[in-house]
Formats: sequence, structure tokens, C-alpha cells
Amino acid sequence: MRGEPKRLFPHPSIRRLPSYLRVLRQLRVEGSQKVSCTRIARELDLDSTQVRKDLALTGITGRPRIGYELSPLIDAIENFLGWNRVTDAFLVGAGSLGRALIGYDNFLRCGLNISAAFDVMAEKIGSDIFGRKIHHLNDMPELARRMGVTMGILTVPGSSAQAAANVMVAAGITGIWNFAPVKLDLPENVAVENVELVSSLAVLSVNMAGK
Amino acid sequence: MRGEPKRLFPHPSIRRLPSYLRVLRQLRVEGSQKVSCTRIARELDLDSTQVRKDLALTGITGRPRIGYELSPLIDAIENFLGWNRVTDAFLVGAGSLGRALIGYDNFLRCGLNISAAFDVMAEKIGSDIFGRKIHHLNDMPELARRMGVTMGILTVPGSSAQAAANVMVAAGITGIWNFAPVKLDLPENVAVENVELVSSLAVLSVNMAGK
DNA sequence: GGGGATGTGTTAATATCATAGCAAACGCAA
DNA sequence: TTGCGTTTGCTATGATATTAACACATCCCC
Repeated sequence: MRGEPKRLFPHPSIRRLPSYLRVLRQLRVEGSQKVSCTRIARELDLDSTQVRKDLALTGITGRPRIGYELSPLIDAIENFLGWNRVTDAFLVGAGSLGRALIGYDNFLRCGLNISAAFDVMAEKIGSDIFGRKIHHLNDMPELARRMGVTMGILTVPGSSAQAAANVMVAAGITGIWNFAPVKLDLPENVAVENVELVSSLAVLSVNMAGK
Repeated sequence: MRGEPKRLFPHPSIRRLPSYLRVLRQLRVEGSQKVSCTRIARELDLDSTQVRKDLALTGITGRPRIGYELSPLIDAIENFLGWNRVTDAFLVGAGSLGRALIGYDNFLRCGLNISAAFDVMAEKIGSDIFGRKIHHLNDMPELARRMGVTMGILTVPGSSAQAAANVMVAAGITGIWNFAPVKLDLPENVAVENVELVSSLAVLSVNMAGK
């Protein structure tokens, strides 16, 4: 038996939505006002039926022979993902990966604002990365409470990930974006999304070997 | 119709193998000499049957009531993934993400050695990151040929990703680990693995919203 | 030695996801 | 207005992946 008993929406679909958003925004910049699934599918090398199904679960509806109106569609996807509002997040682990994520301006389009960073190394505390202050991890509970932050990004080494996650949970974090190569042990009510870079590398490795 | 017609091994299984490897190495450090699927499954919150099946495709075999011998199992997985040998790779895009990847020592355990970096910004050329020289992208073909490098890591902004990828292909790269939020248009014989960070964020977003 | 507990390997069943097929909706051109 | 081609939305088929079921092998304890 696994963690989540039922899934409301298919994971693969959710993972594809951001790429749809990308091409839709691009098309809008280019001046389009409507778009067909066929077009999106061609752009991303997917099946058009699949695109249609994915879009359907955002609740939007298209018109035969026309397709979808671009702006409402973009709004629908953003709304579905909760990216139409800005979500503040705290980053834990001000190493080079953390620095890279803070500087990654693409997240703004996803409604993600990394409002502060945390670490435990004394020499880092007080300095800042791209304008975000680095605080001591111990100050997180108070700051999270005061600023109402519930999302955390974990970019510490694997060896200290669980300990850091514990502090985050104690601070009231309910969603952790975990970049550490560790299976975190967390309460039921905390959502986790693991970014396993090496898993991705593994796929590339076997694909290259198979050619 | 999609790109790859047939897949030799199930993707989900391949993606899980590195986490098994992590657990197994940890157990070895702790002094174990054998391990059961049940144990691994518990450690990672998976189904034991699934673990057994995944391990089976590396070709190794266990013994009832005993489990698997640790070291041969680790070797089998590493061998399956091609991580028992060092693979040199070139990194394109010496921004903060590129820097983070170069400094990520975990890749050594995956047989990945980022041997040089490339960029197009004049002020970066000639300097180095963690001991890796930054060359001009135009020098890549010659260096790739000379050093026999066939794997590339793409960490440039989306807007310049396709152009950079074209240079990589021309340089003889046959596998691209793509961190740019773009669907690359590449020849048939080049393997790509896309790391879509925002897809991962999307999943976290809807999971948090659903709690 | 002889149960019992545990763990593998395999086959079968289920759930999930992707793909194909088709009718109805609609704009466009004649 | 009428026929044609396109595109949606739905249904059903097929592929893949996960979970369950079970027979057999091995060790431990008695």
C-alpha cells in the first residue's frame, strides 16, 4: 500500500499543464487569440486527444471548428494550478542550488515568490541572495507564522534534510518542494514533491546506452 | 503518435532504481551485507513486489528467506544504469543553475563527471567554476571531438536553448540533459531528458490545494 | 529433524494512462 | 442555404504499470 489512496487528477496530466501554459503564453505574445489542441499537440509532439483531455480537467470548454480562446484558457490553467495568485515560499539551504532557484525568474510566472532564505551556517546569516535575506533556520517558525508562509523549498544536503524538514513542519509548513535526495518522513497533512535529479539522469543514461 | 515507438524497460522502474541505490549504499555503510525487498520497500514507502520486479530487470537474483547480497546488488544496478564507469559531460550555460550542477558532488556517485563548461558571454570565458574551465560555445565541437564527450547538460535560458542544442548536436553530442523549459527539436539519434522543474511545482501546488 | 515464519519469483487481476474512433457543432465557401 | 472540412467532446479500446495471490525455497527455533 502506498501513501495516497485516491488521486483526484491524473499526475501525468498535471505535469503537462505547465508546458501547455508555456506555448499558450508564447502564442499570445505572437498575437494569436485562439488555439486548437492540434496546434498545441504539434508544438509539443504529443497526441491531440491527450491535450484535449488534459485541458478538459481545468473546466474550460472549447468550440468546434474554433478551438479555445487563448486568454480564458490561460486563465483556466493558471487558476487550476493556483498560479494566478502569488504564493510565498521559504527556501531552506542557501547553497548553490538554493541560490540558483532564488535567481530563477521563471517561477514568477508560476505564482511562486521565494520571500526569504534560511540556513544554519553562521557566516551566511544576515547576508542576502538576489535581495532575499538569509535568516537562521531557528527563526523560521516565528517568521512563517508572522508572514503566513506555508510552502517550503528544501535544498540542503541529504544528510541534514530530515532535520531541516522537521523544523519546517514545526514552523507550520504544509508543502515541501524537496530537492534533497532523501525520502522524507513527514506527517500525513504535509504535501511533498520530490525532485529526484538523479532519476532523470538514470533515464538519460539508459536511453543513451540503448542507441 | 509519439516519439519513441518501443521502450525496452519501464520508465517508472528506471526512475526508482537510483533511490534503491541510495538506500543500499546507506545500508552498506551501516555494515549490512544482505537486504530484503521488504526492507527497501519500507524504507521508501513502496510496495515490496514492485521493488522486487524493478530489481529483477537488472538481472540479479535473490535467495528466499535471505534476500539479496548487498554489494552484488549495488554493482548490478550501477551496471544496469551504466554508472560503474565515469561518463564525461559538457555543461552549456554557466549561470547559477549550471554552477550549482557543477558543484553537486552527488553526481560522482552516478558516474557523471562534468569536465568543462561552455557559455557565450565574453566575460565568463576563461574563468572557471569549481575547477572547470569555461570555454566559448563555439569551441565545443573541437573539444568534444578531442575528448570524446557525448553527453551534454543544457542550462541556458529557454530563449537560447534551441540554438545551443544545435551547436551541441553539431559537436557530436548524442544525449542532452535539458534543464531549459523548452521542447527541443532534435535529430532522431539524439536522446533527450527534460527536467521540467515547473511540472514538479505544479504537482505540489495541486496537492497543497487539495489538503 | 520437523514445523513455522519469512522472502523470493512468477502469474493473475486490477487500476491507471494513452490512443483510437465517431457523432455533433460550427464556420466557411459556394 | 447547403455541403464540406475542421475541431471538440465523448466513448471504447488498448497498452502499461501497480497490486494482489500463491507456490516454493530457506533459515530459525523447538
